[in-house]
Amino acid sequence: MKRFFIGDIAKKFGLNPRTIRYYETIGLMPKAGRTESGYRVYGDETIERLEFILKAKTLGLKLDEIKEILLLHEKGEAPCECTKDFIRNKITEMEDKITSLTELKERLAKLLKLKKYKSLPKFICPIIESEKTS
Amino acid sequence: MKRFFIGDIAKKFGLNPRTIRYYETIGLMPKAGRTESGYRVYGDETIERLEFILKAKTLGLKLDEIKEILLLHEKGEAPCECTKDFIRNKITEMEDKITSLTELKERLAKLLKLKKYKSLPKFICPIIESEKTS
DNA sequence: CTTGACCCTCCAGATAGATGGAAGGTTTAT
DNA sequence: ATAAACCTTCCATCTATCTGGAGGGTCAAG
Repeated sequence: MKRFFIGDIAKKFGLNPRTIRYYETIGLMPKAGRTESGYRVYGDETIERLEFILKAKTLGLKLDEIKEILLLHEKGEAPCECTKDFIRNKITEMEDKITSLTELKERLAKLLKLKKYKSLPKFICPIIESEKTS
Repeated sequence: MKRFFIGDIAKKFGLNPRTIRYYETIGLMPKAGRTESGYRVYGDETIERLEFILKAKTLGLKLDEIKEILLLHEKGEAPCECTKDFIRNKITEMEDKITSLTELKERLAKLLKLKKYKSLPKFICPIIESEKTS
């Protein structure tokens, strides 16, 4: 199994190496293994974990939430019971966001389909304004 | 038209009055009118604006982006041409998020439908891990 | 065996988005 | 007319999520 230095990983994910170190200091990433000279080395499991983190982040989870999930997972407990409420909340949040995003997206898409240079006064705001505040 | 003090507005939207003042200082909210004694007073148009801001925020827009849209709107220009790229980007972002959120939500919902107390080892992480990183 | 591109730690600063305390004036309800 | 509950400004602090510099060690290619 190939082992990578922090710069390789950073490049792979388009991150600043400092960000990965930061994730380690806040306990989001585990303490990386080291070479004799002290360089951090990463293997596939760590890369997967980072992948997971980044995905979760794009879905709007905070680093703390991601950490919590990963922690439960690590402890070998079935996370189901411990995180059911968390999951339920997240589902609700996601449903709300999906609804709003879908509506807004469709309206924006419609807006873009209109012929250019026609005057479209006061159009953006009414669009978003018509969404529910949640 | 009834006029409100900052606390009324804050209560109405579940905000800290300081947040509303903060929005004023960063130019997101216009300078509020004042009573003789210096109290900020708000009318319906400001309330609508705040509603807009909060909706846009829940849709993941940053305060700067919201400000930009509102600024264009204010200048009386049809925002269409000036913000088309912005809109297109936002649409793409929204589509990506909708996809990820929908997938994740459905899997989470499925998970919750399973009978309780059955062991569901290592379930959360594979779920999110299976999403695309975007 | 030197040069450039890495890596390390420590500490500080950056950015967005608020929130808090202090000192003091205003409104309102009793 | 007084107490509770507002409001004001100024300045500082907070959280989350990084990012940067200094000072110094390591690695790999020519």
